[in-house]
Amino acid sequence: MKITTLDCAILGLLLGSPMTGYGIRMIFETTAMGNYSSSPGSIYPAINRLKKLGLVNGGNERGKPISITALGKKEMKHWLTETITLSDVAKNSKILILKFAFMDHLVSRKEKIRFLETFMNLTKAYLHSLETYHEAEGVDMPLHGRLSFEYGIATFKSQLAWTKSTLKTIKNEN
Amino acid sequence: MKITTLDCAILGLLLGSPMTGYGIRMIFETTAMGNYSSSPGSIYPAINRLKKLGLVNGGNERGKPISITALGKKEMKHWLTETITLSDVAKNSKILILKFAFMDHLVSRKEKIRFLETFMNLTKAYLHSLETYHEAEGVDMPLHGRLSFEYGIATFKSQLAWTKSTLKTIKNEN
DNA sequence: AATGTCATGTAACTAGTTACATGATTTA
DNA sequence: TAAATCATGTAACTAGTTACATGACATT
Repeated sequence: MKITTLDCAILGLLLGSPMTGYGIRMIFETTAMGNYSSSPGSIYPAINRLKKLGLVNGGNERGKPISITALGKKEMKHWLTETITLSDVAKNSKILILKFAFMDHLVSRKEKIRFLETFMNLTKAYLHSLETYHEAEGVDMPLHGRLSFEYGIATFKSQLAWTKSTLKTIKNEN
Repeated sequence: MKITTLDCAILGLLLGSPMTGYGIRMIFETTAMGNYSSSPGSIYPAINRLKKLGLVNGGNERGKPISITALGKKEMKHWLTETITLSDVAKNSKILILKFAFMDHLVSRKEKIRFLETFMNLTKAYLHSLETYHEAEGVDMPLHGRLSFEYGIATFKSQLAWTKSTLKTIKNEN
């Protein structure tokens, strides 16, 4: 069963509460959520895909909300807890944050902590490799190349700080 | 003439020096550059598109490097200097950084400064809207939603800091 | 009655991915 | 000479975008 990020974003929203396709579109359009397209040409085909896979149901009449099924929740839980890799951290941080946002009720505290710890360690490792490269080659790089590279370093530093503070928050959660 | 980001990434690399398609692929594969796919199925069709448009030439024999043409440089300059929008800043910062990385020789210092100032001001505006929302709704948001939102705030804060310091660097450049 | 918003859909197009195929050149 | 690397390509598939079409319902 192959599922796209858009599919997961939709499932994640439905985890909160059932809603119509139009409702989903409006969330994509008006909030910072995921920066997915709100065009009907992407949302409705995705919903129908998910229906066919049995991950959502409902919405058979006009205006009736769509709900996530038990199978959908299972699939979602799998997606949320699958092992994250260095490459995810290096080029897909946004998706990891989306995952974290959806973890609320579906995932145990232990798994949340595991997720954040892996996220933190991989961020640390990647940041370290960037800094090592910067130290070795920085002076020889063209100015704009170097400055852009430093943007990356700053971004991952801030990401590392977030994982640390969030880990603390989750650990202290009662 | 419609051009994709991948096309621009390729043109940007060729701005540095002519290289083979394989060379381009290796850069995409081994460096942090742009996080574009290095698969032959994306690079070679893109190169052929660019050839057809007259933006690159060469590479007619196996192993011969491909170069950017004068028209290619013109197109690139247009891409680099087109007005950036709030939506670019909100969801496409990576592309803006890619642009900045390629500006080195093609764009005047004045235009670089204009770019960075716009980038900075839009980042400031977007960050402000995030913070306003956070202040108003933060307490009512589900924990994970709020923490994810705070990731966004941290990211844009770090981005703002980068634009400020980079603007200073470019202004002081002799 | 007209406008706006809620609501869903599809057809044509575009671009990227995966996977395969091919062959030249270099190096061990 | 075998293996690795350099080098280019294509076919089938997937998914997303744009743009259009439709109609119900609520408001003014």
